[in-house]
Amino acid sequence: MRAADGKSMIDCVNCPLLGCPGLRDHTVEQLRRIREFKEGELSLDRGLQAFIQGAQSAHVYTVLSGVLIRYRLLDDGTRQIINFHFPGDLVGLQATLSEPMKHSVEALTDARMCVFPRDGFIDFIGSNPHLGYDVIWLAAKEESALEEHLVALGRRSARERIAYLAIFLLERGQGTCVAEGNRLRLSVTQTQIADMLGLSLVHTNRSLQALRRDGLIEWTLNEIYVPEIEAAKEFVSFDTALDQPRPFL
Amino acid sequence: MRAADGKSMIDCVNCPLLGCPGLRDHTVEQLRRIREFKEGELSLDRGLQAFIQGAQSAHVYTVLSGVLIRYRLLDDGTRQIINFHFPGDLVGLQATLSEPMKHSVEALTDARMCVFPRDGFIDFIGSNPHLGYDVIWLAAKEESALEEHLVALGRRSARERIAYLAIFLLERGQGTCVAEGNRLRLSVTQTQIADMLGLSLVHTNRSLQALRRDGLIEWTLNEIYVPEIEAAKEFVSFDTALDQPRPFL
DNA sequence: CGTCACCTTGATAGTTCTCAAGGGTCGTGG
DNA sequence: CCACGACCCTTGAGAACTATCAAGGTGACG
Repeated sequence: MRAADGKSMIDCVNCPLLGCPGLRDHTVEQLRRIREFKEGELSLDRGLQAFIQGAQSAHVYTVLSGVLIRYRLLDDGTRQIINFHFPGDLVGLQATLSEPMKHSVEALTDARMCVFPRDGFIDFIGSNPHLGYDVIWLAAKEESALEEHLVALGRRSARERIAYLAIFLLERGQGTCVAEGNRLRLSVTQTQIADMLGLSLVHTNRSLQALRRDGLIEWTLNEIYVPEIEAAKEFVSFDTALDQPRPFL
Repeated sequence: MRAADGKSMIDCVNCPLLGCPGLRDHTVEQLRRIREFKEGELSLDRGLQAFIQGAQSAHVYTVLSGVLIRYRLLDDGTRQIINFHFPGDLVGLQATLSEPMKHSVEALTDARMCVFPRDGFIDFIGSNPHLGYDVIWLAAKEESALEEHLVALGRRSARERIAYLAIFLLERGQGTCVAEGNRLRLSVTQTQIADMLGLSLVHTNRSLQALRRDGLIEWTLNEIYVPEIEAAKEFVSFDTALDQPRPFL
């Protein structure tokens, strides 16, 4: 089996995400079923798009490696970043077959995705109710993340939002073996932070400096570093409900 | 069969939501399966809660009639309303079995819910993959609504947010036979609007007055009225992607 | 060396929040 | 019947936060 770019395709039974502490392992039997369902792989260079707003797609993806953002472009030229996607996340379930995508998905780092046929879903979950339940669980988790973002945008100040986002990303990175300790090497521009949190670029910049001065968050172009996670969580009253391992396809 | 309050329970085959234009009908066979899965009914007086933040629940609900809000209470005493629920919506799927709820759900009007056992889900979708897919579809739709709210909070001014919410509620009401024409009789306080949109009560009040002056939205305690929907949609650049009928349980 | 993408700073304007106070309606109990 | 509390809406004034406009700085790269 070969992926689109010619590299050999990873067999789900040897999925590199197995064993990652934030992700829940499958039985070998389930892995075989996922392998049957998997159609191929897609590798994206940083900056490229997996979905384009307005288009339709016959596929659903899963993140095998890398980090991506999902965003909506508005009429007035601004954009709202909706969420970040880490390994194991299911991307693109938001639309039904006949509906055009309402957002774009872009790779923040070089990324690799597993490709599944959108219209095979019903059969897939029919023959694997446990995996079907996992998909529901993932959708619920994604929704839950959006809830947190809503709370951040609705009830928190600029500095709190930024600190919240830093912790959120760090924790997602930790759970998916992308971050080490308090440090997440990930290239996020201040413009992207602003577009995610509903802030202007200038104010984002000043808030970042304030957070750095206070020793709470050090967020540079290439790295997010939180010196004392507990203090930072306290600052944003981050709900530290210990997440259960996520299922993934 | 009797519901918890002694009234006779509605048979899914005669579900009053069948035929509602925004909802997709099921085959009789599917209705029978839903009936088997349905555990009972719950009726809630206005102001009562279906879920309480921090508690666990063995049930998942579906809205049979009425309107509810889902919200999160924060440490500092404020709250963020996450979404409104209309007939046909699936409520409470956000948590897995073992996780406590991260939000409360409260009836905005007298409401009636169908009750399903949370731990019967896997079997249910296993024997009814189409219905399982419907559940995924509903979860994706809910997520899609949260995305819209995020865009509103992130990128729009106070007045635009309020107008957006009015249109959102009106459209949901229209699709579920709760609204007639441009008018939705629903009791929403200004405090609730503020808690949904991340605004202060005072500013919400002033923005409402401005919208009324401009003839865009007339939103009183008991009714939302949008004189000219197209003009209002224009004002908020409301994405009027025609929704497909929603599946429901 | 010029361009591009990103970050930084200053000054000013605008939006939104907070505090404070008052008014309307409704149901309840004296 | 009236007083009272509860809940909701309204208005004014000042403060705080955030946006906008404008300009300059850095580093990578062809």
